[in-house]
Amino acid sequence: MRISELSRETGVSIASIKYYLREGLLPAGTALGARQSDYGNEHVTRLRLIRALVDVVGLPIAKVKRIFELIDEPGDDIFATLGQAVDSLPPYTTDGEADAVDYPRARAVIERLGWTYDPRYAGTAQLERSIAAIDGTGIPMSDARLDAYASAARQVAEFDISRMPQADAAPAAAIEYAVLGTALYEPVLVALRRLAHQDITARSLAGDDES
Amino acid sequence: MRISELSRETGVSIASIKYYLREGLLPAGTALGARQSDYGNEHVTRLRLIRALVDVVGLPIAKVKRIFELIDEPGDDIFATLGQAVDSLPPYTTDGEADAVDYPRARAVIERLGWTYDPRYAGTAQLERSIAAIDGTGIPMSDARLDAYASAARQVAEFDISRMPQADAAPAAAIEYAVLGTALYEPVLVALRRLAHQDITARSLAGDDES
DNA sequence: TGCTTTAGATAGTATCAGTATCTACTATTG
DNA sequence: CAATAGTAGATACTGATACTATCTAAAGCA
Repeated sequence: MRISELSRETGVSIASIKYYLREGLLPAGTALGARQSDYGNEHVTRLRLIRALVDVVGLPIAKVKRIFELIDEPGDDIFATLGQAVDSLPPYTTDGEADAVDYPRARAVIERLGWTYDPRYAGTAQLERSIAAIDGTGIPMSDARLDAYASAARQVAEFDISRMPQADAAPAAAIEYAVLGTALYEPVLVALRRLAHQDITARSLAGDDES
Repeated sequence: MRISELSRETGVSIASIKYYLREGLLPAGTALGARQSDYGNEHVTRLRLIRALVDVVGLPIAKVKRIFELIDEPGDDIFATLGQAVDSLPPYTTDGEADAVDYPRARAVIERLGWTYDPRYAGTAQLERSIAAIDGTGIPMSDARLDAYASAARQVAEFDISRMPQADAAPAAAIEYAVLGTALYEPVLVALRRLAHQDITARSLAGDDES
């Protein structure tokens, strides 16, 4: 497939495709000569993935590149690779240093839940940051709320893991599922929460009318 | 409080505070003279809110401004105001026109759940967009998954609504809770999902070791 | 043969979110 | 009371990001 077809197929402009090639987000096609390359179905998929991560998840190009690098060359340690991938997802914590950091708000929640508290998990810093950001804004963040959210989050996570490709049988597929699933399913979950708000509110208004 | 104190209190630079004042995100302080203004606690709260929405939720300044406008001057129709606020949250759908649009993937889900399908809800377009973005990327999006996510989302939403200030008694507080709660609690929910992934995976690895 | 397309390089643009500087003061401090 | 620091408001500048546009030299196709 030529670059013009790839562009038509995906709706991404040729200029943007060239930009993604330059930035290393999209692998080069197989060269057919000095002035032509052949692009395959994997380029179509990859481009759709780029658009999904950029437009829907809202990731900057550099983070998208990092994620593809982790997918294309995962280390031996799937667990560590996934951790690094989650680190590429917002909200960015950008610490980098500091070995002995502690995340008190996150720790309190995690320990109350009986989950594994580990300050090295990217998610731990993200939870801390999310809770800390709410402090001082006048928006309440009670333990009861955290428990309710955690229980729902765990249900979703149980489902996610149950559908994950076997890590020992297909490590590349498992990494890809874990990394992309973490990022791409999030907007679905939050959209459903917003719709549930609407539905519940609409029902209660309808109930008021009837009574 | 002078601007330098406000800056020290919140950790936001004076230059940035002035920028927010210019952009209308932060109301002006009460003028004490031509060269001095007095800022109060509401400015501290507002600044923390701006940083939370910008840094953690990832909203652009213009959307933050829109949200404050809705909070500060909500219309009579709380339901409509909330809808407009949700429209200011990513993923942005940017249609604007088109009366008779239909969102087939979202509709299928919502009708299967027995929720109220309404293409005018911002969340409907957001759900459509989120699901559509996953199509063609090789990441699976089954009905079973959508059902699992919806059930979890509904649990969270039920909790949210149960803690919402009474709309008829305190409409301003209800709007603020709904708008900010929708935005600010989302990062908490997704962070908890990521941590649950880690915890479940860590447990299963530990289980493998023992066996 | 002439029009279109392409790879690869380089330069330009639009937007965003601040920063920096300047003026003309006012407030505080030694 | 003089020097220093701080301030409001205006304007200009900056750096990052994500493209877009243009150009060159060569194929491809009709």
